[in-house]
Amino acid sequence: MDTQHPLLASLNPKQQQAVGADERNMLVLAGAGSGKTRVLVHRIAYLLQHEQLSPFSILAVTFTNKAAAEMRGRIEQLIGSSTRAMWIGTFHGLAHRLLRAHYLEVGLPQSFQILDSDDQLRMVKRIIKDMNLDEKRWPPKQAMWYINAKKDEGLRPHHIDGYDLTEQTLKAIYDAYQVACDRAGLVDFAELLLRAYELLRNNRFVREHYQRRFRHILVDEFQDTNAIQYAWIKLLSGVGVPDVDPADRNYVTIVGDDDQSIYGWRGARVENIQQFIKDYDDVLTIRLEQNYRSTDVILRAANQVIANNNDRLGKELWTEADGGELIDLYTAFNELDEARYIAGQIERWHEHGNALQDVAILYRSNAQSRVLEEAMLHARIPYRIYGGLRFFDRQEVKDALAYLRLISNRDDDAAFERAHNTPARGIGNTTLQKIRDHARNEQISLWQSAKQLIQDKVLNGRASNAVQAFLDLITGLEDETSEYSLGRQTDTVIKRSGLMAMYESEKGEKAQTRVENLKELVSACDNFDSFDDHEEDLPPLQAFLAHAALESGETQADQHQDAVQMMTLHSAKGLEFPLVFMTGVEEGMFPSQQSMDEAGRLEEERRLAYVGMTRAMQKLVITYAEQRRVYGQDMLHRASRFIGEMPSDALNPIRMGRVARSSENSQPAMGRFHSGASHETFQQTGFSLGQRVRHVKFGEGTVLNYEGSGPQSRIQVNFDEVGAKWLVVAYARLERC
DNA sequence: TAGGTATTTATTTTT
DNA sequence: TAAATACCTA
Repeated sequence: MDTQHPLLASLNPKQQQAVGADERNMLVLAGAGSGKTRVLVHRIAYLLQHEQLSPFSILAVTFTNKAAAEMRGRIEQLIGSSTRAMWIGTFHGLAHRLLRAHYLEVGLPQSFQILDSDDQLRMVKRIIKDMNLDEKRWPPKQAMWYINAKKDEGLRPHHIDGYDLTEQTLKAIYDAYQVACDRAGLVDFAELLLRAYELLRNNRFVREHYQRRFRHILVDEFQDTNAIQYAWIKLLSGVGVPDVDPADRNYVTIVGDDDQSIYGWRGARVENIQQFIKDYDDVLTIRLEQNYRSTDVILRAANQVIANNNDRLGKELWTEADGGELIDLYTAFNELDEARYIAGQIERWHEHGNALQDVAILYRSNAQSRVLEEAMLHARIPYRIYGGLRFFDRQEVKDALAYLRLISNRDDDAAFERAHNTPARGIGNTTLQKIRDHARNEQISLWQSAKQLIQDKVLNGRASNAVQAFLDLITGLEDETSEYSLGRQTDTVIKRSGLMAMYESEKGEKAQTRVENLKELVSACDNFDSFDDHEEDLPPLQAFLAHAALESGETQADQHQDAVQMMTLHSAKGLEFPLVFMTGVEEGMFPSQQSMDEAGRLEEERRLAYVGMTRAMQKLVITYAEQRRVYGQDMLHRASRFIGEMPSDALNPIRMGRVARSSENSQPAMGRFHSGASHETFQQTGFSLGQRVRHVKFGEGTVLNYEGSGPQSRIQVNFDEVGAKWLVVAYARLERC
């Protein structure tokens, strides 16, 4: 290997090995912070420059649009020319592209639309109602989950033999749902993948075309692939396809980290990594273990935690930098104390001249963000929460898109359901139900059904007029705006449909943001360039609608402001921050209660802990609360087992909020939480502050604090053996010493 | 059909 | 606890 090649010179030996390898199948096990994207990007550049490959022969697949965009950008930067000829995108984006190009072969109308999860749920709900099934017994969410799970496994209704009633019914719902989608020209996310897979499997001509084209297929985050994605890659690479000459197979490079597999619950199969080694010839495995992100202390702790998992492919992160600050471990009284401590620490960090945007607060579940948010608000620390409602998921935006979808495809029943009476135009439930029933009987779309009912004079005069007016509105809008630019078209649609007027007439701050979002949608249309989306063959409106469904639109709150980043551990994957707070690290929270029943799930939680810890560059702070309000009930919590799995010499335990108080007005720990309770109430319990008590399990301790009154009152005791605990007086059976 | 009340339920998320 | 949803009434 020519290590003097300019593309290799800046890489470490393992990275060089991966980037400069001959054309072959490859597995790159890339640990957190080991320069994974760098390797991927350099590898592609190397193939182009050194192996003289045509950019047309490269297919690079990611999971998120963000990752795809980043890859594209970095390759362009590296090779100094356009990446237009390469297929770089998400699984869903690429599948979509295939379906658009081959809509005839897969039996879709040219104007097919993508159904997002919200639309899909509505659709499933509708089906269940139409089938006269009890929604209690057959929750739409679960039916949807079932459908998606089956599709992710590559199964159609006829593949399923429903032995018991449950499976039979779910299968029937799946079947009816699919019929409805097909009729309306609607494709859900899982369907994109499944249809694209079936296209390649059933159509030899199409498959061979792409097989000939993509000599190199590179897949990022391979541990997150599901069954259908794996099968899709296999087809494209010609592996396991009967009549493909082994010499005609394509090279596949997969990059992933089994230790960062945290999406098993949504169908991801880590096993695909091992399966890859079995299915593909002569796979070169390279481990990237040198970490360029975190301190040695953090890596040591993370390594030791993840070592508790079984069946790992094996990997240990190391760094050239040694030392680093110890990991602070703060034991809070409760979640309020935890939040206050974090706020205090962030204030100190900020006072030392550090940026707030370099700080991340991570939590296991979204519900935990509230208390943390309040503490930030209280301390006047600006923050930004990841993962709220995305732009294209907003109600008003979806309303507007429904009109655009109907203009583009009249048979889009989901759009019809949404638009027909928003704003109210006198098409009530009764009328709509007639339209639905007729549509179902005649196997036609709602639009066609509505037309027929008017023609056959089935509807009464008023209803008929209302429906006709709606049909005319859509047809008129299409005629009027067909020559308009996308922005002007959308602007006209929003105004003429009455949507804008409807939201403008509503009062309150909420309505105002809705109006603003509608305006924002118009400028999104103005700025939209289908060229950027590699959908240049599509009519602009179609391309935009696909864009809206596939690119949720970043949750962007003032990105320019210097703010603390708050997010779940899951959404932190792939990110890094100089200072990271990992919060709520308690048994029952993290690992979550639900994950403690099934064996495999606990290991996934541990990987989540590993992901969380390895986000930190300079300093990691782990916090947990001994008492926490969960679903309105106070729970006593123990420290997470993951804390016990860390090397104790990497931890700096902080108890009783001593550090927290350094930045607050130094109120004594005692009495901080009992402002509401009177002393008499407390005395009624028979205990007083500072008194020595004995507990059956925890042994002897000193009464520190109390809270509440009557049978609900709680008492905090600092036990000699096990530290401070909150106990419900009524149940604790404390004895005076 | 809006709005009020009772009831239920409670990870993690991208596309 | 609180949010979402279902159910019901004016």
